[in-house]
Amino acid sequence: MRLSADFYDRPVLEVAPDLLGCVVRHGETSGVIVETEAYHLSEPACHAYVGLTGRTAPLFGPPGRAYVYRSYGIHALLNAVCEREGVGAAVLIRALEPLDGVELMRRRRGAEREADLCSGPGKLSQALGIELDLNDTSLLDGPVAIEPRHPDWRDVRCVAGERIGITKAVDLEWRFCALGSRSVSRPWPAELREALVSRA
DNA sequence: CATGGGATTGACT
DNA sequence: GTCAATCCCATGC
Repeated sequence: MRLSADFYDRPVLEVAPDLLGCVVRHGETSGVIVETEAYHLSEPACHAYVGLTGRTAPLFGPPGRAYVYRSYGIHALLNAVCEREGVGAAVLIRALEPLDGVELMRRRRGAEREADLCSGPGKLSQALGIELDLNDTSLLDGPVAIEPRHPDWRDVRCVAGERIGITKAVDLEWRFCALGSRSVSRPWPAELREALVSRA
């Protein structure tokens, strides 16, 4: 079972935190989403800010599709397109807790520790075998699936903070992390850092 | 057609 | 903390 088109056809600031605890699946591998960021055409950090171009076309397409693009010439970053067709908005999936296919993830990543497999947007794409050929494919019936919240994550608590690695609109707190997860990418928001320290 | 800028990561000081 | 690797595409001449 997958999230429906209606789930994505909402304000991106609602979808981004709601995706925490949901499951991304590609082939034999899957993981629970523990970190997301929202992007909207109204702010300059969003690729859609420049308008409709060949690159940004998927962002302006119907909700429930994947926007995958290359970052820094090396990494593929996975986004879920949101809001109605014609509105450029998406949620960047930034980190997962590995669920299925952990051994395959280890081979693809060349890393041992589970916390190192999907703790970043480039890492999770590599671990799940997601590349640019999956850009503009459907999350509703395509090769990449996003499933509703995992039972173990029903009561996941959300910590908001500033987005990472951008130079524009840096003050917007549009990054959302699952409280208590060690698979969140660095730097950890202060509230999450305190929670993890006190637990140790 | 040349240039420049990244929604990053891992290695290194 | 610094830095380079390396691809795609938007922009401007």
